[in-house]
Amino acid sequence: MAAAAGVSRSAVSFAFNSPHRISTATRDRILAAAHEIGYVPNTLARMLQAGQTQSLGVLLPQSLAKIMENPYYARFLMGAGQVCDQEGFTLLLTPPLRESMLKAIPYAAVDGFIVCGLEIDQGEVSELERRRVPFVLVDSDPQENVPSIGVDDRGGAREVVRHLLELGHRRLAVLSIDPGPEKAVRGYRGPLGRRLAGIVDALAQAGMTMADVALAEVPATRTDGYRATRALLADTALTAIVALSDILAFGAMDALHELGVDVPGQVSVTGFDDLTESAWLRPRLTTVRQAIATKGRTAADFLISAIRGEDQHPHQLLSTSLIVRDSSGPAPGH
Amino acid sequence: MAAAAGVSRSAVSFAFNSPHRISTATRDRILAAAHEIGYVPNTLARMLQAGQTQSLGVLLPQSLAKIMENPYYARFLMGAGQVCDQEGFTLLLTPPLRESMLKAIPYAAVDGFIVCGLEIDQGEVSELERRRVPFVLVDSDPQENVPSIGVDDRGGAREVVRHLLELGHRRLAVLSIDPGPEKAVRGYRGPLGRRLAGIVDALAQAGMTMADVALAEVPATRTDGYRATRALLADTALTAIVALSDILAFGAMDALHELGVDVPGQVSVTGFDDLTESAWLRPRLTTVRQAIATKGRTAADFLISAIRGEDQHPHQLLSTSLIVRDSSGPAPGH
DNA sequence: CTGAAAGCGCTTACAG
DNA sequence: CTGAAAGCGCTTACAG
Repeated sequence: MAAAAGVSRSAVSFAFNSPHRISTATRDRILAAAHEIGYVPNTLARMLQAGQTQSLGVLLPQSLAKIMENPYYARFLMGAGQVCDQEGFTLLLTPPLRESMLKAIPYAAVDGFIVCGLEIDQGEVSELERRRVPFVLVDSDPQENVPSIGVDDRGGAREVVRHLLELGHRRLAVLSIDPGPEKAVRGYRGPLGRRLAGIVDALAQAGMTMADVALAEVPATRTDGYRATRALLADTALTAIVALSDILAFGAMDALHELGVDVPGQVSVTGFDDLTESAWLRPRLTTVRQAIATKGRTAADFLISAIRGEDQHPHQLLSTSLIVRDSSGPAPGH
Repeated sequence: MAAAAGVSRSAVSFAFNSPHRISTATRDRILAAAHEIGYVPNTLARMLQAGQTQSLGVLLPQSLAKIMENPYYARFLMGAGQVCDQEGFTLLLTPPLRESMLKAIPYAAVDGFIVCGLEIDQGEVSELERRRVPFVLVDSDPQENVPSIGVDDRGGAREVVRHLLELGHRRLAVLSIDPGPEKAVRGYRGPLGRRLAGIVDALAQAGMTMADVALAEVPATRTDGYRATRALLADTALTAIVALSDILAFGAMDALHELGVDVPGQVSVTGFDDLTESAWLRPRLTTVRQAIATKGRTAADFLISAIRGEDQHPHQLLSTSLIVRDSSGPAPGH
């Protein structure tokens, strides 16, 4: 390129980056020549030289296909995206490579990582530390000296179960997410573990234990919620379903609707998350609100500050709150 | 690093990339030293050297926040993501930079671009060509010699309106998407233009024109669909609402439900897209299905083939089909 | 199996 | 205002 315009490489660079350090005439000549031969500065080379990419990585615990199917992530990415929009960052979605989040890290050219849903640390944290790239864990079990953002899952679950107990429900079913094979080895972890702990808390106050409630563990899709609910109703005379995510609650409502069971007259249903759709559902869903978009925003904010070298509070716990709508009511005969 | 291990730079590189070209002992020594001093090969430098990033860019027409709020894009990205998962690519979401898709291009270090919803080409195409980076336009008005993927919007719109006309509906309202200020200058373009053209086709066959139907143009959110429908019902005695997107149809149903209007007894409602949620809605939504995920998959497939230098068919038009469900029925008294 | 050298393309002090 | 040089970190023929 420099040759084509008959100038030095620096002149070319100045033409593109520092117009003031070069005469207008030369600049025009260079730009014209560039246009002529179709020259354009290489993005990667610029990034390498600048030592920054203007891009935030989102390290995801599942395949892109699964993530994009999940309204929870849509909302989380909306929040993170808001900050990126503002600050001129792009967002690199990085799913596991050959089942491993760790293996995906070296292929992401980004200025920082938002690490989503890391339940068992297989070295991801130390790999990130080794790279000296800023990062923040979202919804993981907090670790000493590792920046993280989470929500009060336990408190939320406690509150919603208490709400049902106060309404007189005693025959409860918990529609839970299948923790996968790891559970056997390590027990419940992450948000699921905390939510279950919250349920146990609430039950204890009523002199109950998990043995007193029905438990179904299924993958986290609407159809799974639907199927599990049908199975549950066939087995048990229950008066309330505590779904550990709104999506599962949607599926439960589908099943109840189809079977002609009145909600909340015969059976109450509660969710967890408060997705946008939950308020559109009929009956409108009683659920635990977590500020998903805020979580995304907070994560991106933290990261961008860290990238700029500003110090930030390393741990954040966002609150949850019970949103009582129309899908929960007094237990029949209460 | 090389110094720390007491070997040459190449030895280090071999240790990481070509284990077989180096003795196991040396390799172990190097890896140990690397671990010791926390060395890890720089991602950008590797990419620059390799001339590839293993990443696909998605050039988006709106802010990340708006994109992630839109179930249409969630589904599209799911499809594209599926292919990326399979091929080990990451996905870089690239929203406009300072309102411009063109300006965003130089900051995306990717092997190829999926260009979404480019309605008026402001030089994006020639910039992409200049960079000699593979790309494919999605849902744009097709251009000569530019790879593109689209769906038969016109045919779909024609079919759904014909469906309503056959059911005896004559008092129609079209719930359309606001084309923004560009419309005045250039007329309707892209998917919206094609859908409107399809409506005109169908009306013509019944001896009608756009002047015979009510038209509301609103932003593409559920709430906008809701509000517009309330306004429409206040003004007009209509028997059918043709929404140009499912999301708008959802909003219309919300309004109808709230006003106690029976669907489809008093008013029929149709959508466009066939989002997953449309089949869950009550009454289930009659709509035009476009294979959104397939579109995403096709785009990513095309791109990855192009990156690998395989030739591909440069234009693809996916079909649409009318899905008749429960939200459309005979016009009252027909 | 190893090391010196060139090169992936760029940017930015530095001296003229 | 311009040009030769060093450097951002890596990888890969090539000769030993």
